[in-house]
Amino acid sequence: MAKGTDDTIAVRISKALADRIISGAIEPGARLRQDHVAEEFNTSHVPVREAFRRLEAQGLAVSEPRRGVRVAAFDLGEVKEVAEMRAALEVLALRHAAPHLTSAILDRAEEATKAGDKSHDVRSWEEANRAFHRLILTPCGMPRLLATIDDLHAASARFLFAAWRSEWETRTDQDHRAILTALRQGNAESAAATLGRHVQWIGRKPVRTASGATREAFAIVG
Amino acid sequence: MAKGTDDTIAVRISKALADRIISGAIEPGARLRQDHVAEEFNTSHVPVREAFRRLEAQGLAVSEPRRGVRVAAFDLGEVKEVAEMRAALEVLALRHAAPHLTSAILDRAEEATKAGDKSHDVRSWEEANRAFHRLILTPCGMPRLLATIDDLHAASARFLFAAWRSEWETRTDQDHRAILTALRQGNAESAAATLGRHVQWIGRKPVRTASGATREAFAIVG
DNA sequence: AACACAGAAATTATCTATAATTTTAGATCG
DNA sequence: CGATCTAAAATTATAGATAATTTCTGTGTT
Repeated sequence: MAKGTDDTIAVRISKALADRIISGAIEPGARLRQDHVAEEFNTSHVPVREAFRRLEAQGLAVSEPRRGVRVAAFDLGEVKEVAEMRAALEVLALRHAAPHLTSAILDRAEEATKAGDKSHDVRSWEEANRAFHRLILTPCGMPRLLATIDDLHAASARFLFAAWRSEWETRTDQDHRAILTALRQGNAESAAATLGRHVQWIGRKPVRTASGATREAFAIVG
Repeated sequence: MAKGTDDTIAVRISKALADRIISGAIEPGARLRQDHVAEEFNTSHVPVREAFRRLEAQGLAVSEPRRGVRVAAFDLGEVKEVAEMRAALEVLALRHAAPHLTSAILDRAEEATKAGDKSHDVRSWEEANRAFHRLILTPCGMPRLLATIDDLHAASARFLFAAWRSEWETRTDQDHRAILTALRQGNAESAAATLGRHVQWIGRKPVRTASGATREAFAIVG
């Protein structure tokens, strides 16, 4: 991950915090105190406040005037919401990207799929998965659409890590392969349809809570 | 428009600037200088910088590190992009909203349509149009989706005002009526299909530029 | 006239200080 | 014992000052 040494401090802080929120290092609902963050990053709180605004825009944090900002909470409803938005927007992006996809790009997407299938932990699986989606969608050349999709992927990753914090079993991604096959055959509509279904598939898994009880965890696995 | 007197200064400034950008009072590409804005609003530049971050998130401004922020430029490509995103997302929202639509809501949406048909200027037409869309979509109960759609509507309004700054001829919105009829009959799919087409209709109109030449202006009219 | 350059002016980004508000904790009262 | 009030502590929001960078402008050079 590029450290972006020429970025402004506010950007660096927002990236670092986004990483923690996504990985689950900071709990949903936890308060983010500007002075504490400022001290940790050896800055004043001014850039910290700007970083907070960025996180807010990404939907990773929520702020109430005069009452500070906290890590955004989420529930099954929001997981579903993000899944549906991704389905709608990624399908749109793929339709526009399809005419510009070269076999070189599709080969790289296949590499990403293989890397995902080989992953033994959530983190590397997520990275490979995101690479796959980004590869086949970027050629749509619609920057606003891609930026929105990126934010949704960040949310997806958060849900994923929350549910599958540690355990992960390797699995072969048939959907990705079906999408690639359709694209290679020039059948964009079929690829788009599969993609739309793919990102709406919500995995469920029982997890043990801190109190010892088991509840069900949900996440987008695509 | 609620002035939000309990808002933080940054929010007030971002709303005021958003208004100007959308209405075209500030030109695309124009620089926003933090000290000037701060002076105008009688504040320091700290809240101004936060306001800039908000505008950036909405896609109304773009910023380059150390080089300031400018009003986002746009072209036909972006108009199309926003139209397609709106189509995809509003269709999604309507599908979820449909089961929760009451005849009271639909009546209010019809009022909004009538108000739009009677409008003699772009500004009031846009307001009525936005009210219509908001009324039939809000019951979907998906906050993230609605927030994204709101930002897209802001962009749409900007395109619209840029093209139809002064002249506006009243027109009867058949699409809105067809959508309402379908919804009243419980035919959500048909309503969604019409809505999807509706927001992708891009109006074209010749406008005279400052130099006297005529170019074509484009905007989403739905 | 076009170009490059140096210095000045303007502007952004950050820091330190202060004011306003909220949260916390302890004490008091029913 | 719980609820409510109050004062202290913590925290957010804004202001004012400073450092760093960019942009502008005029001048000299080819």
